[in-house]
Amino acid sequence: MRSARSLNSDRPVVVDKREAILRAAIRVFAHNGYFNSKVADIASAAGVADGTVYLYFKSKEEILHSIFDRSMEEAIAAGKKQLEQITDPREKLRGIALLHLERLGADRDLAVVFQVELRGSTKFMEEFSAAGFAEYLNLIRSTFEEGQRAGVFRPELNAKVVAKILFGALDEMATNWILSKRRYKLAPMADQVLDIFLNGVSAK
Amino acid sequence: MRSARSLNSDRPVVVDKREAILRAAIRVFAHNGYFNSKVADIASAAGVADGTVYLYFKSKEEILHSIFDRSMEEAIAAGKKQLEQITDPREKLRGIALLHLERLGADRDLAVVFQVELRGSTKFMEEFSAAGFAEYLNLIRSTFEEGQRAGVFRPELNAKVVAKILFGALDEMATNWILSKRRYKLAPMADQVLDIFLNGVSAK
DNA sequence: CCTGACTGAGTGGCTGTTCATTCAGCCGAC
DNA sequence: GTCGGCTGAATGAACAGCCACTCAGTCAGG
Repeated sequence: MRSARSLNSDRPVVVDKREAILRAAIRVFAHNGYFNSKVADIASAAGVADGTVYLYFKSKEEILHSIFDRSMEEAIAAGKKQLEQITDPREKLRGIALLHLERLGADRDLAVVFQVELRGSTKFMEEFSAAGFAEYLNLIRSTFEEGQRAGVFRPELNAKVVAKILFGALDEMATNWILSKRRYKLAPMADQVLDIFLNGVSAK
Repeated sequence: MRSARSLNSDRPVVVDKREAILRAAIRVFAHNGYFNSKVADIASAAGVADGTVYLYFKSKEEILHSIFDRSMEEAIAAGKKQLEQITDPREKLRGIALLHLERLGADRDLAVVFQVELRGSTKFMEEFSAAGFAEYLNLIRSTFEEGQRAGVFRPELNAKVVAKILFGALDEMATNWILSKRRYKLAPMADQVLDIFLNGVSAK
């Protein structure tokens, strides 16, 4: 029942099923790894037939792409929106870091896909990196540069390198959290990272 | 010729050919990704027949394991050895960082395998992480703790977290270097990272 | 001759993708 | 109101290509 209307759109638009497949794929990829996951596994986890997957996605690879695109878009939008509310560059960076770890910490399966599966091939890395990661790094970098202009951060530092350092540190927190058997909250790590980081890059 | 001894091991151990296969595998994995690499590709890159690969390795997966084990062992040994020559904990960390980036910077293919291919599945990550990465992180951590006891580093910091931050930052330098189209020297980045890092964690 | 390292064509299992078929719901004709 | 034709989403069995791994045979060195 209730499979949303065909309103007037040209598309099938049963959003339910596309969503179900994406969610199932995140779960399956997270548990078995992208290359070890069968399309049939995703289909059955989503409660649809094998063939149905191909009504919504061109290929297995496109599913992975879609997961990345959607999540990254959301994350960057949320990040930018949050930045508008803050003026102090130091607090901006803290906000970015917190959001970063909160998002990953909120969905372990998605985090696994991001931290582990998406890294699994240079080909993916290059494609994805071009698109999303670069934009994210730029967000950090330009925030830092803003702080440099404001005299808050050491002016002689290379902003590009600084951005990579912060990103790398956060990324490692996330990866470690995924692999760790111990269960702890990921988001609070942001403060520890920023303590050291800000201490290292602040002027004076 | 010179196919070194069989020492006393149970294995065939003709080091020449084993080496050739390992080197070829690094090259092939780096270019195509582990899952897209065919054993036949590795064999032909090594100049041996498909079947020969199985005289030296139980499976394709074991090849990847061997690459990791050998490289990690070497790296940790080199690291420990170097540490003996230094006393200042700050310089010890600088030495570790430099060695880290020098090693990866010296062999791009190996770096790709380490930064990209080895991350490609949680299963691998968990196995490998348990073995090598953990030991490496511990090396950083205990060096840092040494510095804390010596009063060089802020005593209130959690050494485990600090180790992850440094490792994460270096790791990101390496990953970025691999994906970047621009060709630059990797090792010098160590100094930039350490500048900020030491500044952030030093006492007073 | 033997030994055993080496070969490479063949095989078996697997899995991404296709497509002939089903069937639920819609709608115009009566 | 209801019948029958129509549509297209959904299905899942079958296909086709791929590739890790095996093994019967080759051959060089002793």
